[in-house]
Amino acid sequence: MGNPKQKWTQEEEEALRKGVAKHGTGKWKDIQRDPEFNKFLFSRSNIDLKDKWRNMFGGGSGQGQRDKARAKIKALAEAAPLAIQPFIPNASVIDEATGEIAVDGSAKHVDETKSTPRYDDMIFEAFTNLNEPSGLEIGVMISYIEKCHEVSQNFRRQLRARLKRLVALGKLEENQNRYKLKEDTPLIVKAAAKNPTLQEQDNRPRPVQSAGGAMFGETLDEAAVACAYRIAEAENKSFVAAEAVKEAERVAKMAEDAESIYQFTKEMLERCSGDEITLLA
DNA sequence: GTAGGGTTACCA
DNA sequence: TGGTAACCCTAC
Repeated sequence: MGNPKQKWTQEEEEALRKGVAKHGTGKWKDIQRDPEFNKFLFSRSNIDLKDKWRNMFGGGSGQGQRDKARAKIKALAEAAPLAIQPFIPNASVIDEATGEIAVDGSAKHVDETKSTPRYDDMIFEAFTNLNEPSGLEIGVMISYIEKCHEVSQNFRRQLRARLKRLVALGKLEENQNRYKLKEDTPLIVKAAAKNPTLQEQDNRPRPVQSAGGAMFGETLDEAAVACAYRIAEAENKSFVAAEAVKEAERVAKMAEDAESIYQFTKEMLERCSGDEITLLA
C-alpha cells in the first residue's frame, strides 16, 4: 500500500451525505453512479464510500446507535453494579487493610477509570477483574471494557490489533481466540501478592446470587452483559424503525409538495393556454 | 456489491 | 507512540 492517502474534501463528504439521504446506506454503487453526486465522487469507489461512511458514522447500522447501545449497557452496569460484578476477585477493589473484596469499591473503580485509559491498561484491567484461568475470550473482554470505559469508534479494531501486538511481544498468549496473561507478566504477580487468597479464588466456582441469579451455566456477569445487549439491541431496532417512519413521513411531505407544485403549474398552464392574463403575486 | 476485519500512512 | 482515517483483502 504505497499509495498516498487521498483525504476526503468537504464537497465529497457532503455529496456522500446527500447520497445516503437519497439512496440510503448500503447503496454505495448507486450513490457513486448517481450523476448528482458522481461529479464529486467520481474519484471514489463504492468501497471508498462505504469506508468513509463507516469512519464518519460507524457503518450502515449507525455508530450513533451503537454508542447508544454502549451507553445503555453502561447505564445498566452503573445502575446495578452489584448485579454485574458482584463476586469477581478484583485486585483493584480489594481492601488493602482487611484483604477483603470491597464490593462497593467496584462502582467507584469503574467511575475512576472512565477517563479513556490506554488500551494496555484496559486490557490488563480486564484480565485482572475478569480473572479467567482458562483465558479470556475477546468478546467478553470487549463487553467488559465497553462497560467500564469510554471507547472510541473503532475501539474493537484497535483492541484486536493491540492484543495481537501484546501476543507478539510475549506478554500474552493466545489459544483458540482466548487470551491469557503470560505466567511471568508482572501484573498477575502483583495482584496475587496484594491478596494471597486471589489464586485460590481463581479456581473456585463462581458463586451464584439467589436474587435473579445466573442462569443456564452463565456467570452472573455474562448473563447481565448479555441481557444488557439484548435490551440495547431491541432499542436499536426500535430506533431504526422510528427513523424509517420519519423518513417515510418526509418523503410523503415531499410528494405532497410536488403534487401542489404540479397542480399549480397545471392550473397556470391552463390559464395561459386559454389566453387568460394571469398576474403572479 | 456489500460488510467487516486488517493494514498502513499520517498526525498530534 | 498512540489514535485516526484511508486503503486493502476476503467472505458472503
